[in-house]
Order: sequence, then structure tokens, then C-alpha cells
Amino acid sequence: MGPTWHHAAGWLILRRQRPIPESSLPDRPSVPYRFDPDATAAGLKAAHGDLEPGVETGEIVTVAGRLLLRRGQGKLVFGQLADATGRIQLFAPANETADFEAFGKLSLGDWIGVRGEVMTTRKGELSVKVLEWTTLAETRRPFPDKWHGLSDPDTRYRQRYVDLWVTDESRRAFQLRSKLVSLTRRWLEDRGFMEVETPIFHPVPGGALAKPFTTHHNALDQELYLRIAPELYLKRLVVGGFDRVFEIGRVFRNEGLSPRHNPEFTMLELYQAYADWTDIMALVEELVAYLAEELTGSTTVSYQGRDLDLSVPWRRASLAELIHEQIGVTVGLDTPVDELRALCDEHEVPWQDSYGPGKLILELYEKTAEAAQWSPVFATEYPIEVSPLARPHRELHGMTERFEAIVAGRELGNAFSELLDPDDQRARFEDQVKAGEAGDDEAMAVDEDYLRALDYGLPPTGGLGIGIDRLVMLLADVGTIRDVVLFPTLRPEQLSAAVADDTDRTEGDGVEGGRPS
RNA sequence: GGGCCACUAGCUCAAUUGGCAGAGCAUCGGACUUUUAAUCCGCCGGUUCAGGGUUCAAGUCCCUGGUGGCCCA
Repeated sequence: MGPTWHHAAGWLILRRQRPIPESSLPDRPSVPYRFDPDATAAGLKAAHGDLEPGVETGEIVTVAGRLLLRRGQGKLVFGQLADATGRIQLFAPANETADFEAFGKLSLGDWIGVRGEVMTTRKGELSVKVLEWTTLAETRRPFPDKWHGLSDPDTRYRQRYVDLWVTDESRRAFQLRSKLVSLTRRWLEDRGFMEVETPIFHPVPGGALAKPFTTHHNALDQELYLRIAPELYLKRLVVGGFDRVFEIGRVFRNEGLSPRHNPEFTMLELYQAYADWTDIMALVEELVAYLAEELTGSTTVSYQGRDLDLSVPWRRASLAELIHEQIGVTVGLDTPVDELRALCDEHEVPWQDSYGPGKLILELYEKTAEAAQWSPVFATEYPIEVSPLARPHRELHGMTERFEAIVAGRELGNAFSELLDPDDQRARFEDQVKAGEAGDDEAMAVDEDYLRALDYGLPPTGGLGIGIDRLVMLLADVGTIRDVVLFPTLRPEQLSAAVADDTDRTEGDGVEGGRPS
């Protein structure tokens, strides 16, 4: 049971399940240091999609990618080359293809570069007739089944470099994600927003109710927190006169993993001076409808088998209205706490003694009504008790001008007229500290510098946070956040054992790799 | 953190009541000049996630652990 060998392109090449230790290899094949493709699979299809069968165009192109299918016909070999844009057929006749024997022995998964003529076969398949070719990289490990691909989610997430080749939806989702972020940037810039980057290390975690990750800076001998939201820094910038700012960046929350939660995820936050929550509502629905149109071709998208109409305007409804629709009971901040607790019990919503009416109403809403919303809705009128950074409602006592955008039963974004008053903000922070002392490990701390910034004056401002991952899920029609995060957080793999297992390589090979500092 | 489920060849999957671990693809050897998951012939390929237990006999039953999925908190 020794290693399996074959000859290709003039070199003895290591193949398949049983590679032998690297030290006994002959010289590696001489792979070029650079290569100049001048065509792509998608580009060729766009330019020559209408060719009749049996046409030789005389046009010579150079393409590069991985060989993912091969069909030998004796003195003629068909292949399918995949690149970043798609797949194109290769047509290799023995009397025209250089080094024909070796071409027929390439492994599925090998990277090759091909120079050849654009043509169509008798059946009309657009192809590149291989005249010259070169190996750009060989695959030492066999590719997954050419038809079934990878089905084990764990393998797909850990070996995304393979998944991207064999799972078309996966590649499409990440391409859509990239485009979405790019379109969003341009859309905001066109409206006068300036992109900024604020710290990820926070001395005081804030801007959201969540458990932070902690880390330590050695030289400063200081505990630091990975940000749970950029909010407070962005509002400092509005104080500083950047009156329309946004940031698209990673935030970190130390909570469990689920199909909708990854510990690090991407958030868009923006702040617009002189605007209030109604301006932000308009902005959200316009942005999302625009992205849907650009990325899917329509403001009506299909999500997990159901149609979803994202066209403007979205419905506005208060938490109380949504609760009433769902359970037929009218609640408000003046509803006696005992009644709210009884309602929670009735609907199996857990509560604690420390919850005031605002928190009870929010819990009731989240556990009964939120998931029932399918069409987009702006859920409005959040109690002050649960909104420590939002400005009091101009008409409703005890409420804030805050809303969440709910789409397909999930929170997509959170926004409000920002709290401007430094005294009120200090009082809210202090309430949070009390909640923390009472055992709420997601409560905020007092951020003295933020209060100092407010002392200098924050103008009327509307702010927004949107979970980019969830937006991508929606528009790419995928059900789990792990399908829109390239390398989702997983438990560490026992890599050294795994590598030794499936390659029979000597221990210690290739797994420690680190970078010199 | 709790409950349920899964883990078998590189990949996708079988294996009856507990009774000799199999197929397709890939790989390797061979045939084939218009294929489309090409086809045909032949070979190779296993720590059945790990460890322990029950049994004449364990992929299968029991226990512990690992990883993942789904649901719940």
C-alpha cells in the first residue's frame, strides 16, 4: 500500500490519497511565477454566447482556473475549466493540443492556464480549443464528488477554499455580499455620508446591550474590550462636526452561536445630524429596496420559499399595536406590572423581578409578535427603560423615538433619534450600572468621555445600525449566518491528527506554521 | 448550558434481527476524435469519530468523550 504515482507534463507528480513525506519528493514541477489570462468564462459566454454549432472563430484567448471535469475520448479530451466568473468547456484534440498525453492526465482540481481558440462544438457548446497549456498548481488532495460536492456543513465551513469551488450557492452568496457592501458604500457616499473607522479596542464597552470580549494590552497594562458597537465613537464624530458619518465594520459579542448569531459580525452604523427617526426610517426602506433591486432585479425577493415585498413604504406599527395583533391584549406603560407579568406567564415569556413595565412589554413583543412579522415593518415606540441611548418621544411619556426594522421575522436594524441631553444620558448610564449590579451582565457602564462629548453639544441626530450579515442572508436567500460568513466561528479542529490521517504525512508536518514577528 | 439527531473509503451514500464492511464518483491501468455527471473493461482504496463495556460475534447494543446539525435557554 504505497503511494500512487503518475507522470504528467514530464514530471513525476504526487497524487491522491497517499502522498509520501515531502523530503523524498523529486523537484517540484516548475510552475510559472506569473500568468496573464486575458479572458474569463463569463466574459467569453457574454461575447460569444450566440455562436452557431461547429464554428471556429480564429480568436485566440488565454484563460486560467481549475479543471473541474474531464471527459476523455481517446484522441480528444473535453474538460471544464472553472474560474472566478463561472465555467467554460475546454476542447483538446490530440493533433492540436501541445503535450496532449499529459493534458489527459491532469487531476480534477488542478489549476491550469490555457491558450486556445474560441470555438463551438458540433453540439454547440462554447469552448476553448486547447493549443498550449501549463500547470499553475496541482491539487495534492482529491476534490469532492463532481456531482454531489460537499454536504457536511462542518467541512464546508472549515475548508471554505474547497466549498467555494464545489458549492455554487456558496460562491454566489459571497459575491452578492461583496457587491452589497460596495453598493451600500456608494449609496451612502452619494448622500453625503463620509466613511470613518473608529476603534475596535474600547476601554469602556458601550453602544449596545451585549457581553463583550475582553483582552489585554501589555505595554499599557490595561484591560480592553472588543467593541460591541461603534455607536458612541460615531456620535463623538458628529459632535466633532462630521455631520453624516458611517462605518461598516466588525463588532464582537460574547454570546452563543446559532443559525443567526456569529460572535463576530458586520454592522453598518450611520449618523445623520439634523435628522430624526422618521428620516432614518425613510433611509432604511429606500436603501434596502435599492439593494434588493440592484442585487436580485426586483424589490420582491424570495426568502426561504416565501415571497417578501421590500418595496417602499414599509409599514409602521408600535410595539403595543403589534402585541395587540398577536395576542389581542392592549398593553402600555400604565398597565399594572402584575398584569404584564401575568401576560408573560400566560405566553411563556420568562421575566425577572427587576423588569419594569417597559422591559416586560419588550419581552412580550419579542417572544410573541416579532417572529410573526413577515413583511417589513418598522416596530416603533420603545420604552425608555430598554433604550438607554435614545431620545425621549416628543409626545409619548416614557417612550423613545426608537424603531427596529423587522423583516422576515427578524430584527434587521435598530435606529432612533439620538439622546442629546448629557444629564439625561448620565442618568440612563447610572440606571444601567444599577442593572449591572443587579446581575444584568449585558448592562452598560458610564462612559465619562462620551458624556463630556455630549457636554459640547450633539445636534439633533438620527442614527442607525443594520446587521449586514442578516441583510445578506435575506437577499442571498440563505437560512444561516454561517452561509454568509466566510469563516464562521467554530470549535478548533484537531488539525494535526486530521492531516496525518488523510495524507499519511509524517507528524509535525505543516501544522505549526506561524509567522515570524 | 439543556434536549434530540448525525458521524462508515478522498467525496456522496448503502450495510436486514448483532453474523465475512459495499456501491457510485474520484484516483490508478486500458479502449475510444464532438463529450455534457460521457461511456466501457480492470485495479487500488477502511483505526466504521475516539476510548471503554456487553457478546461466540459489534458499523449495529450500552457507557464516557469529541465534532457538527436542529430545537430550546
